[in-house]
Amino acid sequence: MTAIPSSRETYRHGGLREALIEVGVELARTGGPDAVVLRETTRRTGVAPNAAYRHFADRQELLRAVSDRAQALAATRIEERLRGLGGTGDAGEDARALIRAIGHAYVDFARAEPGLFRAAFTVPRDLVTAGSRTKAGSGGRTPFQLLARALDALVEAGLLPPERRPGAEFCAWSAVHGLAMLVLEGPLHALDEAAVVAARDRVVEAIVRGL
Amino acid sequence: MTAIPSSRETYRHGGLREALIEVGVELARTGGPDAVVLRETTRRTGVAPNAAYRHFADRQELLRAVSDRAQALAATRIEERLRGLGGTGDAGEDARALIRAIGHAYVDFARAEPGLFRAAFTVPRDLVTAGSRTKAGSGGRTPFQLLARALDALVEAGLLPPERRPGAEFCAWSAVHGLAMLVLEGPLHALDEAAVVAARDRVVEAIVRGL
DNA sequence: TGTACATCAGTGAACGCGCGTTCACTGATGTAC
DNA sequence: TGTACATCAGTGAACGCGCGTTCACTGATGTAC
Repeated sequence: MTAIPSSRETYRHGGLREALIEVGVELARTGGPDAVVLRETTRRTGVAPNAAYRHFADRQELLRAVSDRAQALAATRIEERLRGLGGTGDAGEDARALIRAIGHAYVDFARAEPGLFRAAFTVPRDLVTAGSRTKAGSGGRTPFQLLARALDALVEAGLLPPERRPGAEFCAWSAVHGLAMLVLEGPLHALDEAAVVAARDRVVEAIVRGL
Repeated sequence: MTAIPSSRETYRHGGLREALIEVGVELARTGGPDAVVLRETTRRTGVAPNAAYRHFADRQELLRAVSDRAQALAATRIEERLRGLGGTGDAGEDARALIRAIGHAYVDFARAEPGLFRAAFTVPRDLVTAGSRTKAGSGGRTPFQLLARALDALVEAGLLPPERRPGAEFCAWSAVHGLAMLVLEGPLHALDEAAVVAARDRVVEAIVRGL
């Protein structure tokens, strides 16, 4: 994991903050944000419970760091999907395909990693409008920024009137987020794979059309 | 509250199950589903902690009953909004107004009663497709059924092709639910009143248009 | 280059807390004779 | 109508648990002389 500098294994860990976040992410992966329990995180890191207080003011701060990381993972997942997109030459169709890909990737991430998804997007946060290094994927953008750029492309292609651009993120985001939440921990819990994919495509299409 | 039949106040309570649910709802109102804690519920009901086990198998079962009640309260709130709707004579416009009213009421309920909203729609449940007496509002319908009927009206008015009717609930529901969740416990937490209303109207409009 | 020392990331033990659930019980109620 | 009795909704005490956080500490590291 990290370099062990001396005889005592855990002493002067060197990267304890990072290690705690990584373990926290694994806990969140399995059990969502509630599973990011300070004692369990330190236990799995092989460190005394109070050692965490050298790096985080309290449990909330650790949880926020884990949430940031989870957002970054979501961003990376979306970026990967975007990389598979070939241009058609038609700017309008390309912009629409961009939106669709993001929406699909978002819902798919929620299904594939329900715990991380909830850690990422279910912890009360500051507005995500501003970019943040800690929430960005390997491409350097947060999920919110990826969506924003896609909407910009829609405007440039002439498919979204500029005056309707402001606030469009909240609208598009809401649609896919709602489906994800209803399926993950809501009344659509029992929907099967095919039904979720159908609903996903439907929601994304409605947004592309309805914006 | 309920009739007290004898000298010992809590003995043979007579309506303990109902009383526990009511207290549970109040706890949920303040702190969401996590606040529906068995010991606190019995404490506030003035009864020993284990008394709850005469009426519920475990905490989960109590929580589900509270969630049902919260759904019923949401339904009632939506029904109230619907009652204020006057017909315009134009079946299409009426159907659209119906959808809009439900969407607005849903988001407004989330804002006005965040704890109850989360208790209602955040606890993993069976599919809500089938009606349920315990989840119905005073008008006898669940939130899901109210939405379903509005979509039926849209079909009857010729604004939604019958072949696109199946699954439309999930689509419409996702949009408003997502906004509510992002605002209540997600990254849109800091959005102010006006911005939320704007996003709400925008999302509802996109759905009406995009379906 | 060698030594004294300040720093501060870790330790170990303890705190008070509230939780869900189980146990053997008690005594008011409603029923059968 | 009066009495014996079964029922079962409540009690009281206890269980084991894991949590977040605070305390005084220790000892490896890096720095100043």
